[in-house]
Amino acid sequence: MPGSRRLPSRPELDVWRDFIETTEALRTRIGGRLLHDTGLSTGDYTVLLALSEAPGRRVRSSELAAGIGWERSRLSHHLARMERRDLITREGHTTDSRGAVVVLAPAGAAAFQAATVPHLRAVRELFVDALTPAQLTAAGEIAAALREHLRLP
Amino acid sequence: MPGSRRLPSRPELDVWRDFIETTEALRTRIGGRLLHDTGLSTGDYTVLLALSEAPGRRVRSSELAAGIGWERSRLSHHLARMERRDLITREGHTTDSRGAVVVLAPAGAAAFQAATVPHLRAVRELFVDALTPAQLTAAGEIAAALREHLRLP
DNA sequence: CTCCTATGATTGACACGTCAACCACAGGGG
DNA sequence: CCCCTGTGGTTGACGTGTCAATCATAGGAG
Repeated sequence: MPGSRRLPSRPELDVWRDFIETTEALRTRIGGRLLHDTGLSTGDYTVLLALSEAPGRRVRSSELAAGIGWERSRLSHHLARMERRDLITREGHTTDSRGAVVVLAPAGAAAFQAATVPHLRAVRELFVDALTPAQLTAAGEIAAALREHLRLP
Repeated sequence: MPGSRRLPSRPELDVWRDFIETTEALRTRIGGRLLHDTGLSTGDYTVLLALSEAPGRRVRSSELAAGIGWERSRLSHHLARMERRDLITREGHTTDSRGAVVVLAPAGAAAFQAATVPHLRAVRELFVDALTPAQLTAAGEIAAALREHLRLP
């Protein structure tokens, strides 16, 4: 069909650019605030959140990667940096000697604890408060539609 | 007022996470496609687009940075990489000897020319086609509201 | 038991972004 | 004319992300 080769119209392209630039700016703004206020990057926060919710505050590396939707390589690099800062430690898996287990370190737990309220407050201030309830709902639906279209889990 | 310290509710937080993760995935998907299909990153594309629209296909560096909303440092690093690949060249400014002028090189013009249709097609397929017309409109309004709230230009 | 393949995880190379430091010059006071 | 402050631009250090290569081991076919 000819429609399959159609290019976006001017207004469609404007929405695209505005949408992608604004979400990018929002991400960097909230990430910057988190880093500035707490010393944690959003990556750190994501990892620490997953760890702090895990039973025993320990998770197998591959499960952690799957849980937060990261590639193993990315996680491995990030964990190396976090280990250097004593936020986490790594242990070998007891039964599967290929496996690595990530353990939440005391400093990591403390940093996460201290970061959560400021971060949630920033999310409310910069995202939730910017939108009307209807817009918030629409944002959820748009995300769902995009996600579906991208065939994301 | 007490409301100023309120944290996001569960559903609000779910929307936030879904929204931010999905837009991130969308960006990397479209960026990855562009890079794979044309050898240009989204940063390259942004710079080349601005350059190809400029009179004489040349722009003063600081104006380019302002035009695409980048920090000067970021642009400087990126231009260095693009110059290495012969996509652009840099010349001194004629009257203000502090200034640098970025010039679109033939290879850059050709690469941009070749990239534009595939990229716009990807935008249509992965973004425009994923949304109903009403959702597209809503996306524009959400972006505008967020942008306003962030006090972006 | 012995291969053979698949999986878990790490590493190296490189692109990208931010921050802070830096250098050079423009554009005025004095 | 000389200094002094502000602006344009680059650089270095470092955190981050992707890709491809690598390595060790698990787990099953034979």
